[in-house]
Amino acid sequence: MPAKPSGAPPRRSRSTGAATASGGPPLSLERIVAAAVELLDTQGVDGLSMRRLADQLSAGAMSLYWHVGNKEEVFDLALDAVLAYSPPAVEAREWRANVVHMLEDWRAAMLRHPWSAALLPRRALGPSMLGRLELLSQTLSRAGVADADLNVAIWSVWNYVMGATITRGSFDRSADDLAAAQRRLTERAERYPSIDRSRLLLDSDWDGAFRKGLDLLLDGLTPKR
Amino acid sequence: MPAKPSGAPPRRSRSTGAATASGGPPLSLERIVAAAVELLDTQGVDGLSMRRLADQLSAGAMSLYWHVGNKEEVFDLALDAVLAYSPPAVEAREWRANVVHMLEDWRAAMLRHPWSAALLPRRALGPSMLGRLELLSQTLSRAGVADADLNVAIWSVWNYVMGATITRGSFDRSADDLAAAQRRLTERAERYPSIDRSRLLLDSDWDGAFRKGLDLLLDGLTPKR
DNA sequence: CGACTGAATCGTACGGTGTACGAGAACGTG
DNA sequence: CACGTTCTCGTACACCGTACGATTCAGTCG
Repeated sequence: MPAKPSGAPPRRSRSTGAATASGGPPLSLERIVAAAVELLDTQGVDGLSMRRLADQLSAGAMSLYWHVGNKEEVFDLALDAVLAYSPPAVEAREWRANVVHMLEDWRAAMLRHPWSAALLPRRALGPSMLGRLELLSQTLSRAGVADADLNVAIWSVWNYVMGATITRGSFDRSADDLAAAQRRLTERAERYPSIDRSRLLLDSDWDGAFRKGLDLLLDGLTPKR
Repeated sequence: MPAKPSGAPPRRSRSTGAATASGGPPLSLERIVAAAVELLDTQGVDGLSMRRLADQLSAGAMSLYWHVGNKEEVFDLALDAVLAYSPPAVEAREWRANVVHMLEDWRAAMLRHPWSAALLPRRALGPSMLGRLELLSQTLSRAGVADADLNVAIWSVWNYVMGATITRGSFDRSADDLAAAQRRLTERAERYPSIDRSRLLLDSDWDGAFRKGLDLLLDGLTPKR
């Protein structure tokens, strides 16, 4: 009987460079994940089905299950691939620049792949996210945050970025949706006068607000010198 | 031909008190939403299907579609029902108490219904959320935040609460999951030494961290007196 | 060379899903 | 009674994730 690699997939036990009968390159975890990300980017979360994914790879649907345990794992892998982080070659001297760089890179990645923001809350932390957390933890610690305050600091910053990106991502839907939301809002302007007046949903400087709030948090969380 | 109320459902045009043939009470938007919330609470997001929802109401699956356009609308309605907010009868004299009350109520509601935190990022803002935003906007404005800074302030606070609750919600999965995460982490302790040492995933005081970060933001965003 | 083996592919089938369609029941009003 | 409106729901269709087992392929050994 065939043995399925559930816990740790084999990942090309040998470089069997031979093409499959149908002429395409052989299946591999990497190709599957890449195709999944592409499908998610173009079709959204609901657009990813195992059959479509297999089609995109010119493979049978069930072939995927040799490399992957189930669909959830595809999501996990795609999420992790998209959220991978490699710090810049030369680290900045100021700890703050490193933190901000990582957080803005994270935010940018999620905005580049809008499905990721909606998916992240439902999935466990993958290696990419743990790596970012580790970096954040180390940097803040080296910046002088006491151990007792470290967890609070990490989560405060983390939560802020998470919330900012998710909120932001939920607002750059299609222009139609935005226009519809705006129409609904001014229709009920008597019920929501303040947010209608401030054009909260339309004119907000998302990036500026993000930076300002982040600065505020970092100022408050790290020891003053 | 039957006219479907897509935009504005009729909501009991008349109180047709008659019971259906099967003996149960008649269907209504309210009953559907209540049943949906109950199903979501007990079975989770994937546990809600139109057929199951109809079963719970002793109705045929397709009967739901008279009251509701599609399944997404069910999600929207359930979300909005769960996130409704009515401010306390007597408002506090301090603006800050009002803001904190609303935000903590929001957070509590999402933690009471964990599916809501995972759902919110994918759905548009419903009336309940707009109401909360309006309240926040008015209160901050009355607290002295200049119009130019208002949107930044609103979103900063908003994002923070959103992120904190979503993150928190994604971590109170089953004890098994948490233990597994911890095991995976200490297995790779050499790769994540800092977050392993601080027991970041286990010992964090979520509520304390939430309050502290929120205070920091409110301090920074509102004019000092 | 043939026999064997394990890795990898994939066709079929099953139980589930959301919902389009249209037949009918229940009801208020003439 | 008939008629229109409101509401219920059975059937059907396309699609989904995936269990199962047959099949193909690459490589090794005798």
